[in-house]
Amino acid sequence: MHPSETSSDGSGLHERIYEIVRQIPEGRVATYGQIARWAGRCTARMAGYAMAAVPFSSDVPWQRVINSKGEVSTRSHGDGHVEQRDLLEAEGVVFNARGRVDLGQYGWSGPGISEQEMNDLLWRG
DNA sequence: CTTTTGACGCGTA
DNA sequence: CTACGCGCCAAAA
Repeated sequence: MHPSETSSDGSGLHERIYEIVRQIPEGRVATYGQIARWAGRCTARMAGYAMAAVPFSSDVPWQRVINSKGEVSTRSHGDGHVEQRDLLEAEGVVFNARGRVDLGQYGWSGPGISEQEMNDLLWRG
């Protein structure tokens, strides 16, 4: 464990959020607001801040978290958002001409629901 | 202890 | 569609 990432070993809000993000299936995305809601006592902004604090070598699929508009959020410093989109496309997530994702199609329904049921929901509308 | 720093969301005009 | 403001609060320095 790197000294820079020794904090938050289980009792922090960030860790809670990471636990949720870890459950997002490959090829799917979730919004900051959804993450916050599922994490409990957390706001969308908190989720965003938590994502900003994700260590480089982490098993948290941070790329699957986007904003409510279905677009990859541009951050203040760095060009990670470019990599984020690239990683998502590599997972099969399709962006439209405006660089947005159809949340109705790729949006994750949240923890506790199986892929099978998710698929069923998509088919039945 | 205090201060700084943010990957957001939503209502309103 | 764009622009603007405000609410919200943890974690690191």
